[in-house]
Amino acid sequence: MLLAERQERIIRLVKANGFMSVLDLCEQLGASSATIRRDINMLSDNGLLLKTHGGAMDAMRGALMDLPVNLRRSMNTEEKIRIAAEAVLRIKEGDSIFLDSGTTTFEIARKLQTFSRLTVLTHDLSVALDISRNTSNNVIVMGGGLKADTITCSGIFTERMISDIHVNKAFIAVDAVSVVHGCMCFAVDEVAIKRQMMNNAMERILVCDHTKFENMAFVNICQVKDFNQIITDSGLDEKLRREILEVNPNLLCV
Amino acid sequence: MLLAERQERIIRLVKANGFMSVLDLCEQLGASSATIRRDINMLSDNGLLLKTHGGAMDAMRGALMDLPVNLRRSMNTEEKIRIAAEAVLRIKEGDSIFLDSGTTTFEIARKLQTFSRLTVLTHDLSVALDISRNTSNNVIVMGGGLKADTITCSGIFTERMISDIHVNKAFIAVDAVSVVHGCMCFAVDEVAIKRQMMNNAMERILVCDHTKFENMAFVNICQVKDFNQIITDSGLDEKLRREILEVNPNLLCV
DNA sequence: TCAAAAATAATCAATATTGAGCATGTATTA
DNA sequence: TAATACATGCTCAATATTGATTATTTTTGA
Repeated sequence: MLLAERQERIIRLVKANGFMSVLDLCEQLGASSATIRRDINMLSDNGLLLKTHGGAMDAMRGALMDLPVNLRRSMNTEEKIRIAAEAVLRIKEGDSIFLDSGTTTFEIARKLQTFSRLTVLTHDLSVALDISRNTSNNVIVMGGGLKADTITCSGIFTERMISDIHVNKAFIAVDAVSVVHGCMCFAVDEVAIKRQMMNNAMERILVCDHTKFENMAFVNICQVKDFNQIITDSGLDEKLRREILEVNPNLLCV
Repeated sequence: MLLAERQERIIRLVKANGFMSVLDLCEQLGASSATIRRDINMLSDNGLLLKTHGGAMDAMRGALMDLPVNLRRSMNTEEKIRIAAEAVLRIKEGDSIFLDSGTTTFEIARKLQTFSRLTVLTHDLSVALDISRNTSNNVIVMGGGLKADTITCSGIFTERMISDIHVNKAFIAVDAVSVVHGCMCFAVDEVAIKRQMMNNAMERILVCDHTKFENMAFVNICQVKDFNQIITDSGLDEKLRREILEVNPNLLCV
């Protein structure tokens, strides 16, 4: 078997199964473990898959979800907290705000204790409950079909409810930002919600850590220029920062 | 199994179930407790999940952890569980049901694990989260203004959303039942919700323990005869039981 | 409050994986 | 044909992972 053919089959197998151990690949492809390892190293160098101890895993899987610690840098919690701190500065007592679902917006929620007369609207139950429990702000849950994994509401009920509400500010989170392709997310049903929230807000603020930039996701939400403000952390590549500034000058790296 | 694969599956299991014990994870993944613990520690260090005594919990759900506990501290739990068991007998696979807020309806929620194709609509987030976490039934949150003490939604948004939905059965809880004055509750904004739910259900089932009878509350909801079925516990006074039977023969004491 | 039970952390030996160096085989080119 | 480059497989020392055992800590229930 040719090298190219073998490597292609490795990628296919890894993609199909999510994970493949070196031993399994040896068996499937009739090659020695040394060869398979060399292949995995090469493919990993080119970013076609992720090398793990004992085998390889689909690179996309890495991008899609929270994955194993070895391969992925941490969850960037500190960055998210810094971003949230900066975002909260834009809120003033009496505001009504949309708070999107996600870990960064959750950090924003946790910083609302200094306020008491906000009206916070969200479809993320974690966010809603945290604010309701720890602050005296008014919380409105945008109901709908409840997704078990993310504890968020979505679907036509959610969309319709959002469409009836107009707020000062919307804090939006996305899964990926590209200068060329704009903002994207993985969950299809989240797209309509994010768009609707942006539509019905006077000011639109994007909050996302630097790892989201130049990633890709499935579905397009909007253009980078559609936001009044973009808040990210300081881990952003200088070249990338300039490119983003060209399409949206309101970029803030904290 | 690869380390990366195992850790990814741990994250998934924890996210899907809210919580996973070390032992359950051992069983599911075929690894020793030492290994599972090591994995949990790694994932916890990176903020991908929350380590707890006995297992691991979804990081985002940390805030919601003691919700069910609060509720379970209530009174007459055994009676409520018996009432719930009887109520669940009226549910059949495929039904769409309104589940009112309250401790008795919460016990109903906990008994829905035997079903998988229900559509459960509720404005009580404890109920919604419990069903979503422990079953594969479809849960729809009827959103609106969130009340911190009861963790329920109410207000015009909730009422409007309910008015758009029609179901097979509605399980209603009340604070007081009087033969003369009918059913009552303390919270004014709950009245409209309960009425709306009853209006839009083909079958109306009242669930309440015996302590609610011949009590009084602030606001009237409906008449005793408006229910197709009343389920209560056996602690009901015999004289009272006869009086109620006169206005509504579909009384069941379990 | 205290003691029993359960869960955890630390340690260690057994096992598995890895990368590097080297030998072999094969295709390509001068 | 000989020289070369390249792919492959093998061995082995270094490293990483794992499960068992132990002591320690935490939780539970009287």
